[in-house]
Amino acid sequence: MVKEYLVRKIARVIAQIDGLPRLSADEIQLEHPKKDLHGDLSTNAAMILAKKAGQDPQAIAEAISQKLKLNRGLIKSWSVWAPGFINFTYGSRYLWDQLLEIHGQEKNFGKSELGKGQKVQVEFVSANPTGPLNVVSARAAAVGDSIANILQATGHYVEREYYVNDTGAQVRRLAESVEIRYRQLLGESVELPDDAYHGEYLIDLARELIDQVGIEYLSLPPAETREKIRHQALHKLVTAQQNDLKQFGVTYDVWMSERNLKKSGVLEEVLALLTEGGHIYEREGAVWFRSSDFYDEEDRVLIKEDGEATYFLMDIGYHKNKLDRGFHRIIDLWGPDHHGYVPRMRSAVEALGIDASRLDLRIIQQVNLLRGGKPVKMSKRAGSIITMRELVKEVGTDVARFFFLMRRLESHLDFDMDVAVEQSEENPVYYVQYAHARISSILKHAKDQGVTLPAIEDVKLSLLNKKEELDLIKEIILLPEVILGAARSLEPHRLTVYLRDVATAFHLFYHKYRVVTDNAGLTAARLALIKATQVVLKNALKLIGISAPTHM
RNA sequence: GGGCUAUUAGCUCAGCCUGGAUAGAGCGUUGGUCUCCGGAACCAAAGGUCACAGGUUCGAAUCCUGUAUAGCCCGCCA
Repeated sequence: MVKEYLVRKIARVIAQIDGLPRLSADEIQLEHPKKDLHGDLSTNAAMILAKKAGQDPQAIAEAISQKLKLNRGLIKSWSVWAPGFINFTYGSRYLWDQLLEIHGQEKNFGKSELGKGQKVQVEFVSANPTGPLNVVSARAAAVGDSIANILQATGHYVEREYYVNDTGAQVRRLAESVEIRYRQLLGESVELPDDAYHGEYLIDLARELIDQVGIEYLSLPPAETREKIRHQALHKLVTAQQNDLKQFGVTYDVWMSERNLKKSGVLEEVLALLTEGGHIYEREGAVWFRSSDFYDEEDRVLIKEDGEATYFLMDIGYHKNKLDRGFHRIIDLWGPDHHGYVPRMRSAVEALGIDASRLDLRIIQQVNLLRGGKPVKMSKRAGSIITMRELVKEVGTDVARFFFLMRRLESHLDFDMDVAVEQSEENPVYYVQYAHARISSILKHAKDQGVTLPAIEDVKLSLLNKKEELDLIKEIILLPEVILGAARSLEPHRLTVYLRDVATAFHLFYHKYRVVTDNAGLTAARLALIKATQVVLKNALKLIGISAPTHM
């Protein structure tokens, strides 16, 4: 790439100038300036040197600039700007060559080998199986799935995992709630306790149960009834979650059962390891982990006074299990209510003798759901939630995913359902998809005129020399570095920002010039240009799980 | 009381990691573009003390400290 080439050249020139400290390739930064005026690439190397050498930055920039000898096909020109920038402008030949590159790689354009040999796991959503998925889970699903896609595109081996909390108090409470609904439907006068799950969906679930087994469960021993109901309720709810996610375009490689994990003996193993390492003590009848020896502010209980394991111990076991599965790195996407758990989890991993940097915990901030500007209070117990299914039904998968991915993870997100529905016509996702569809339409139009794109080697790309044409090329060739940046930072929202820029550059070109003209050579070159644009749009959309329609 | 996150245009947000040039989009507002491959488009204008106050720096939306405001968390629940 031209960036590496430039960095190499600049470093070499700096080394040749007396009285200047050397700069490593990492220290020489090349940015894409915001203003056209400042060229296509810019470096502030002279200003960094000025600081180190105590000299005038502009003079240093001049010295570097004069000594530089560059391939004019790659870099057409360069100049020094106050207070010490050196700005470079691409040579057209470089841009045309990049266009060839896109045509050559097609659906592989943008991919890289950054993570070659790296095995990564992404765990996300992992909502309790006590009800339907809500909009917060939808955000996590959109983000997690896109991160996984992006990591795959950068050469990582990726597994998506969902952790099913299918054991513990909440599941007992779930089974109890369903059983009461079951009995109520069959005419028994039983009251639902305050701490049970009150959602309507459990009544539906109980009704399904009756359809299946009738009144059979009334006559079984209580423990057996409870167990059967627990099992069936979990199965139905997990299946429903799977279907919701699938409809949202998200499928997992592994659905990990907490219950099975518990049976595997991993808790005992963890306890033994921690005891061995001297990280455990007893106090007031409970077993404590010295997390304050690491990153946490206080120690945490692993085994309660009543002899039961805490959720935390279970979670340590789960992370031990994940790390033992050979992943170089595991990424967890957690909700904001879990931020307090980050220090203790990192502590635990380190106490187990595992490099804590292999564990990447990311917090996805909350979604405040609004309707007509008013907040919707969501409580699973009270049953007043807006589900992921309703969201998808109202605004569609593409709109929902794009919307969630326009913000970065840390931003709290206000999602107004009414506005989302009203503005769906104006939604930026359509802007991007429209560009893709329009290109399809032009290609079809060309075909109808009997014009097809010749083999790319036979196209005279040098006919593309108008500003809008070159600007469009400059935009679409950014895809690989945008994907790299998104992968390094785990920030899928960079793709949505980029997609809009590409669409804008395309529309700009489209409005200024016709693609299909009487000039066969020019037509071919422009067809090649828009085809490459379409490839870029499609590849980027695919990474964030959004469709690339050929017509709308 | 402690912690996490946020605060950028009327609204919704990028930009912050890695300091740099006149702080960018979309929506909304106002005005304009259509003999033409898709108007779900394009152009232009108005709109900003980057919450506030200090600090570091040649240079701060960006780094540091403090303050304010908002949301969330602070259990031998999961």
